[in-house]
Order: sequence, then structure tokens, then C-alpha cells
Amino acid sequence: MFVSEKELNADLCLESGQVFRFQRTRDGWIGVDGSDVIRCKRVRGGWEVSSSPNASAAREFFQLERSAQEICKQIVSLAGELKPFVAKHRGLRVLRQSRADETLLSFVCSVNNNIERITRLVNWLGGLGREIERGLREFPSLKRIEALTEFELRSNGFGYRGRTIPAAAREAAARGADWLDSLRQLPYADAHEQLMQVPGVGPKVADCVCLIGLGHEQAVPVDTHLWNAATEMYFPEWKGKSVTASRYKAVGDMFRDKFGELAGWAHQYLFYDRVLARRRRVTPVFFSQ
DNA sequence: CCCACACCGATT
DNA sequence: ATCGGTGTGG
Repeated sequence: MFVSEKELNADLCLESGQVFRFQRTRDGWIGVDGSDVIRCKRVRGGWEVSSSPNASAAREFFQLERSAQEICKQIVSLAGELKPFVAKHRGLRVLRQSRADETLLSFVCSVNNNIERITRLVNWLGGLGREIERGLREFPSLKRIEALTEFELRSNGFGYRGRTIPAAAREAAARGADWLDSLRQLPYADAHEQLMQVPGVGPKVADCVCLIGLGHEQAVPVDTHLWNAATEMYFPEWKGKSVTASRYKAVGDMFRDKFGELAGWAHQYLFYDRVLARRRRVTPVFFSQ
């Protein structure tokens, strides 16, 4: 299906640290969600998006039944100060991964880590899954990841996450095959609280899983980028201070009060703007001499 | 409730 | 040397 660039920018969606296993192709992107292969091809004025074998998979993954333009309009009407951020990143959307276990393990990999290395680690885990077609695999089961040894993971560059990854998979699996999926039916706060009981999962990782894996769009993952942005804009008295549990909650609650169900979307534009600003700073080719 | 520190590898 | 979430201990 064709999607206008006003509604979708696949580059932003797939490079913004929401999912880690999509690869660039000559004319776009290819990757897996659940058991479906998703393709995005850049065309005049937008993107040609498709998925197989399930043709509706791409629509669900990118949440294409929702209008990003409408969502942005609502965000700006609730907080005019965000207008420059949504304008700058048109087509950035909150994704919805169908496998919450992939989201969980991906964000356990993300702890104390940068997008490049997270990508490498998550793709290493992905290499253990069933191959759908050449080079494209389902994410492995919790049981498969539970069986990995800390030594094996450490030897493959996971560092101390080599301990938390199998531990998190074991705990999630022990809670029952449909435990993670059942969190979709709970209120956001209850799902968040249960996720926090998994080893290696703190408030930030729990919010990433809520937002991208479970569809709880009140979730606001507060990482250092969002913390810096939010303290500058809304909590100047906390600027330069560290994130404590109560400050973490206060930032999220402020977004939820202001934006309700769109808190997670609002956070995404502010978050990605800081990620970009940082990437630019790290590539000074032009400016050095 | 807040702070300080360890954890590991990437980057400077 | 600094940076980054979680877990632990003061």
C-alpha cells in the first residue's frame, strides 16, 4: 500500500531506536515483525509498504490506521512548545511490535548502551530464530534465550548483559507462555509494575516494552535524552540532577496529564530530536579543520 | 527519599 | 576520562 510522506517516514521510524532488526535495502527497508516480512520502498511522495505472508502485518506494525498528522495536530494544540519538534520529524511514528518478548529482550540489551551496539546484540539474538527467508529470521523464543549461557553471551560482546538476558527470559517464561501478552489487557500502570519485577528491567525498559511491545501509549520512557529535554523545558529546578524513581515518575506523569493516551507519541518527537542532535555532534567531518 | 557506585564496551 | 539504565548499599 502507498503511504504519503506526511504520514510516514520509514527512515525515522526504523532508525529511532524503537526496533533494531531492520536493514536498509537499495530503495528502502526490509525486516521482520513476528512471522511476517515487512518491506518499505521509497517512492515519489511517500512509501510503498507491504508485508507477507500476512498483508495486514505492515499496517499494524506502523499503526497506519492512525493518522500521524492528526496526532501531531492534537499534540501541538495541547503543547504549542512541541510544534518545532513535530514539524522537524514529520512521519515519525510510534511502532507496535507484535512480539512483546522481542521488545523485552531488545531493551534489556539497550541498558547502558548505544544504538549501534544494541543493533549488533539484538541481531545476534535474532540469528538464533527460525529463518523465514534468506537473512530474515523470527526472533527466538524466551525458552531459547533462557538456555544461553552467560559465558557464551559475554564471548559475543554482551558484557554484563550476558547475565541479565537469560535471567530476564527465564523469569518471563516462568510467568507463563501468555504472561507478556496478557499485560496488554491490564491498565498501563499495572503492566509497568509487573514488568519491573523482571531482572534487568527498571522503569525505563519497562516503559519501552509498554509503549512498543504492548501498545500502552501513556508510557513515557525517560532516558538521558528525554530527561535532559524535559528538565530544560518543564523542570528547570532539576536540570543537572540525577533521575531518581520519584523524578522519573513525575516526568512521565506530567506527559500523561498533558497528553493522556498520546503521551508516548509526544515523548517520541522530543526524544528523537535529542538523539539526532547527538548523532550530528559525533560526525564533525564538515566542521573539523 | 536521594545519592554513590559497580557493571562493560565504545568513544575521546 | 566520560557516557549510559539497573541494582545495591549507605
